[in-house]
Amino acid sequence: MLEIAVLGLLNESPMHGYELRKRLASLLGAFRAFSYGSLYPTLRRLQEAGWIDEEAPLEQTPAPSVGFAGRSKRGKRVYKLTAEGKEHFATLLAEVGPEAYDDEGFGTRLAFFAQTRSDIRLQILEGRRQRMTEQADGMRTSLARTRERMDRYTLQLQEHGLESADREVRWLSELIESERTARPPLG
Amino acid sequence: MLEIAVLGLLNESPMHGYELRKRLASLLGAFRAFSYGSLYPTLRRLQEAGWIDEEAPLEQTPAPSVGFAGRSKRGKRVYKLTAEGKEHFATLLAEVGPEAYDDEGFGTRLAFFAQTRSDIRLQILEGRRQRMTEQADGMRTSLARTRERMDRYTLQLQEHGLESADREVRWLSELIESERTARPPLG
DNA sequence: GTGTTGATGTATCGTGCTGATACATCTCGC
DNA sequence: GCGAGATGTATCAGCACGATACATCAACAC
Repeated sequence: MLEIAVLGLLNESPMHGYELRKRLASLLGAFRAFSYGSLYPTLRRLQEAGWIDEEAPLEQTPAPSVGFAGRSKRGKRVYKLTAEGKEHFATLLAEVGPEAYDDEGFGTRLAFFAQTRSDIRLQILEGRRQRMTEQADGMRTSLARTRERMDRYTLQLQEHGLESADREVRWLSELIESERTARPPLG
Repeated sequence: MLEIAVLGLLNESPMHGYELRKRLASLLGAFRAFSYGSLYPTLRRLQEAGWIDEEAPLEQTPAPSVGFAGRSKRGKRVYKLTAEGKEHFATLLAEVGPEAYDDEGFGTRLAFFAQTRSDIRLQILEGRRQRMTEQADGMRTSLARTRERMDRYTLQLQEHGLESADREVRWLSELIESERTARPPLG
């Protein structure tokens, strides 16, 4: 999952690890953070696979001035997508696995929806809604079965979880709806 | 975190792994699942530490009747808390670390609030609210700064995340409020 | 000038969790 | 008697986290 996120960000512009992590955190927001402990190994893996590449450190930029980011002093490693990387990223965006429906996977996929084909978008949104609906129903059932046996706090926890799931289902329905009206299915 | 959950459930009644996992899933609801890949190693770890113990398999229970769970046929491992385990669990419930404020840790702690001291309950609820407030504020700021640069989908993702965080803050505030009125702080 | 703080930046390690997989037994309906 | 599905224990590769370490750089203070 980090793979697609990293490729997606580098597809917009070259970056180094630190910046990548910051953009990742603000892009995915609540959905995920990703620590360096997974980011750096991923960068190495992607580099070995040939999807990304390190920009030359260009020994000394005697560039004088203020506010200009032409640097890359010692130790700075700037990564960019290779041609194969771009291709690979496009392939990843065009396929949908079950991992696109869990919290983390869905957040990542949604973050790159602008570059995703609209039929794939719809498929992901509907798959996610399906999953969240099942989750909500499961919680509703379990809640109905065990409501009287639960203490106040457990009940609160469950109800909050259920409401969150229901809210997400409604949100997804809106997204699906506007996705459909924007591109009616050739009917 | 699994540790406290397992101890808490076994504190209610002895159980085997499979049942433990099911109760775990329904107890924590959306907050967490826990797979066998972590459950069984945890059980072993807890057993080695002496917090839990295996009930004797008692070769054959010729117990006749219906609905009685006196079994334990071949291969069934029923675990129960030891005296040290009960003590350890009480200690765990009485202390609050930073891990009690993230999604998983908070869900687990809340699930055993009924057995937690009320001052500790309040501390956990307030710590969680603090964290969620910070998260929400961070998202609001980042949203305000980058709103125009974002595409429709990223914006949707961020706004949904923000609303969820705000909702949780409100929910926590209600819990804190009712916690305070139920047990006014000796004032 | 020099010291200190905080942001930037790369990197590793131990620990823990997931998802997949394997396998064995028990229960119930057909 | 037999297959299906729930019950039940267990392991493994891969991934991610949180802590930690360390180095550079800008800013501002004394």
